[in-house]
This record gives sequence, structure tokens and C-alpha cells, in this order.
Amino acid sequence: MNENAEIRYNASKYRTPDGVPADIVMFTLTKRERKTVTKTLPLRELKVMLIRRKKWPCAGMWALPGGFCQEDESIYDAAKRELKEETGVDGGHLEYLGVYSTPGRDPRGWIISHAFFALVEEWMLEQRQASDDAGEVGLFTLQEALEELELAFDHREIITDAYHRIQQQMLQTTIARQFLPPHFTLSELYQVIQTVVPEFKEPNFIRKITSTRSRQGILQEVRDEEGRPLSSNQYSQRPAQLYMFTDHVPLLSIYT
Amino acid sequence: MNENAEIRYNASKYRTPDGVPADIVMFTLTKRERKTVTKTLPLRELKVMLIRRKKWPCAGMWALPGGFCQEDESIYDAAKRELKEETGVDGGHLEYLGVYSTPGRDPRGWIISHAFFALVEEWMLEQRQASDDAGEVGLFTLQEALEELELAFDHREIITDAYHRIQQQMLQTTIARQFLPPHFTLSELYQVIQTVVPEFKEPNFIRKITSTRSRQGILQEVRDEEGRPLSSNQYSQRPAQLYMFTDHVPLLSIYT
DNA sequence: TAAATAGTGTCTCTTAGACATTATGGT
DNA sequence: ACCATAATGTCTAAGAGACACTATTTA
Repeated sequence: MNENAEIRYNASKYRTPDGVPADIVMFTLTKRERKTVTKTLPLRELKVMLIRRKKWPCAGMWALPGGFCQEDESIYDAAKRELKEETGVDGGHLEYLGVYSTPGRDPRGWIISHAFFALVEEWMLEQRQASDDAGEVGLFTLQEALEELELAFDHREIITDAYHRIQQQMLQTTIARQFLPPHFTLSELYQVIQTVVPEFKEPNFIRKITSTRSRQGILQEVRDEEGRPLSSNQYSQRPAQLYMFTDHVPLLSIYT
Repeated sequence: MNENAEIRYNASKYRTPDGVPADIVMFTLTKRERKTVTKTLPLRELKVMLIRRKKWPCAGMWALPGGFCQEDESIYDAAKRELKEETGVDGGHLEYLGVYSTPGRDPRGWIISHAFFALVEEWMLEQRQASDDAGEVGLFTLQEALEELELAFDHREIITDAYHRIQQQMLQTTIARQFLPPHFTLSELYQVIQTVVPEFKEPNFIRKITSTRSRQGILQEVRDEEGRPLSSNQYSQRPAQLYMFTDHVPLLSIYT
């Protein structure tokens, strides 16, 4: 205890930060059924949740949800708490993105922000939109958010970085599972990947994913108790084989 | 200005962090010529630089070099400044690793540390070892650092994370160039990769790296003005073709 | 029966991977 | 002449990639 006293004294000799918030880029993949056509994949869009600020600074501008970290929690815990406050749900993928500390980034003082990104389901955000004052919460496509909105602080930079990271993670890890039901068809998987990474084009996707020894490991056919393969014709006339992710995430190398 | 006053006032109502240091995991690849045998690759080892703490807390324990971030600089700037202070050199690869904020991690108070890792050349560290009190600076293999030394704070965790990250980056980016001269042979490159990632085994490394269309892009044969291929017999009897990295870093995907 | 999507056949070319062989220059 | 390492030859099996074709269900 008197150790702490000693330190507090020392620390008070120096300028210390005025606050350390965690800001969260909450991504969701909206899924809109197409009523006109039956038996077809829903339209999917990658969106990000933003909140309109009411107070100075940046009043009226759109900002990432976030909150200040407290002394008795880690930054990650603060982000988790914030995520739960926004969605009402504990789950979901939450991953550290980076630190934003450019001097002057926040007019309130020396504020060092820690950015996270989360992958949540659309329904988790709806309750938030209903609870608080509606109209102060919005779901935007990345293009809208980055090109059309007036964003608070350095949040455009944060969202840009988060977008690049989610694209990278989509191709290099199995986070696609966060946007899919436990069992899914390969067309669904392909659509999810393409929604997040439009540049991803694989004409022979199904063929490759099912035949390549090295990639095989990440996916597994779904079978019933008797070992018969399970399929679904929810999105197509002809039933399609259902797959699930395994726990295996391969190590990639540019030299292999 | 009275905006700032307003904030400082607000911030002072809340508990704020006592300090935000940047700590750097400085990796180097030592290169020791083998005198007994000629025309052979030098022995290489991956090492990390640590400093023995003189003051409370953790006096006598080994710690990462680091320093507190100031108000007029970003965390990255603080790390860059620290790196220069330690090595006397501006250059070198410096990359953000992550934030360490577990409550109680530092007995001095609420200290949120930001870890970086740097790749430096061995000679950059020698001047530091000479200048300050020698014996207070050490170069250790990862095994020594992680298993034999008493490390300060949560620095074991940080070093472990940094080790995993450098291994991942070694395979997925071209940071190997930081440990190689501008022109190098494929054996040298292979040795560097294996020194950092011992699990990396490619019996047909040379064949693959020179013949695979997709990998070809990261390396380029060195040629002289007349376009004749350049080779070196520094490390072998028969001269070996010299290569250089291009600026191209391929995008990897588990689905491709 | 037509439409729509799932999945396979087939063919060519490239790569993986293992081993053997040849090439080069120093000791 | 011998050695160590670089680089190529050779062979088989597997994957990439394109395109045509068949399969399964609903409207």
C-alpha cells in the first residue's frame, strides 16, 4: 500500500493520459431474403454500426461505440463490457485491432483509444436500436460510412483499418463461421467470403474446397447419426451438401 | 483553450492511468562465422535483448527496454524514440504488437503497456552494450529468456507473444529481408527462415521457390548491367545465384 | 417441361515431392 | 582427386483451371 502511495506520487509528477477508451467497430452481415424469387441465396451486405454523438466534442457526427476503461479491468474487458452494453449479448467475435494515439486526435485532451472489431449478428443490434433513442444508431455499408458520413475523431482511419483487417482475417482464418449458421452450404460460404472481400473470385470454389488435401481440413461434411450426408435445399432447387467448420486453421506461408 | 480546461476538469473527476509506456522486444539474428570450416554458412541464432532492472519494482530482474510515452507523441513515436535511444540508429523494422493492461501487472499503479517488436542488426546493439554499464544488457536466445531468466512484470507473456508474431510474420511476409543483405543466396534465406521458425521444413526449397508461379513474385534474380546473373561463392564451393526481394507480398488465403 | 442450382467428367497444364545426377570451384 | 554445395533431370502423383455435362428439385 505504501508502495502504491509512492508511485502515485511519482506518477503525479508527470503528465499522464486523460483517458483510455475502447472503441469497437461492430460489423454485421445483413441478410435480406428476396421475396420475388424463391429458392435463392439472400442478399448479404457488410455493415458497420455507428452512433450519432450528442455531446461535445464532435456533436452530431457519427462515431464508433465505445467507453472508457476503468482501473480494475483490462482494455479487452472494457471492450467486452461495451460490446455487451451495446448488444445485450455476451457472445460474438471480439478482436483487438490497435491503438490510436496521435496527439490532438481528441480535443478533450490526451486520450489514447484502443480499437477492437466485433462480428455480431444483426438481431443483436436491433434491440439496441429499439431501446435507446432511435435515429441515433445506424447501420451503414462500408462505402456509406467511409465516403458519405461525417465521422468523429479519427474514426474514419479506424474503420478503414478494421475493414482491411476483417478482409484479411476472412481469407486467412475461419471467421466466416461468425457469419454463418453451424451448418451451411458451400455456396453460402462463398457468398459470405465475397461479401466481405469482393475481390475474392474462385470459379471452381466448390471443386477446390472439397478436393484439395491441404484445405480439406478446415471443413467437414455434416452427416446424420447413420453417417448419411445431410443436405439442404433452402437456397436451391437441388439440395446442397451441408458443411461445418472444423477447429483446424492451417498455417499459411508465402514460401511453401 | 477553455475547451481543454473543461476537459481536464472532467478527466480529473475520473481515475486515469498512471502511465503508458512502450516496451520493445528487440530481436536480432546473431551471425557467427565458423572458423574451423571454410565456405560454409555462418551459425545463426535468434536472440532478444533484455536489460537488468536496477530500481524498484522488479529490481534485479530482466526486462524489455522501454519508456513512457509523452503527451506530444504517439505511442509509435515513443517506441521509435526508445528504439533509437537503445540502438543509436533510426532504421530497422518496428511493428506494433499489442497492449498489455491486466490490472495489477505493474505495482507502480495503473500502467498500460504497449508492446512493439523490432528487428535490428547485431552491431546496433553492441554500441548500447558498450556505452552504458555493461553486464546490465544481455542478448539471450528465446529459450534462455523464456525458461531460465526471471523476467519483470508480464514480460514473459509479451516475449512469448512477440515470438509467435515474428514466426508468423517470417512465413507470411518478407521480413526475412531485415535479417539478410540486399543480395543473398537461397540457402541463406532458407537458413534465416529456419532459424526463426525451426518447424519450417522444405526439402525442395530452392526448386519450389524458383519454379512456382505464385511464389516467384517475391524474389528476383540479381543481374549485372549486361543482364548476366550474379552469383556468390562466399558460403559454398560452387557459386550460388544471388536473389533479392521484390516489393511484392502475396495475399494468402486458406480457401484459394 | 423449363428453370435454377448442385455437383461430376474430362482434359490439359502445372506443381509437389522424392531421388538421382551433374556442375562448379576450393582444398 | 576429393569434397561440399548448387543446380538440374526425371518420374509419379496430385492439383489448378476451364468447360461441358448430368442430377435434383420446384414452379
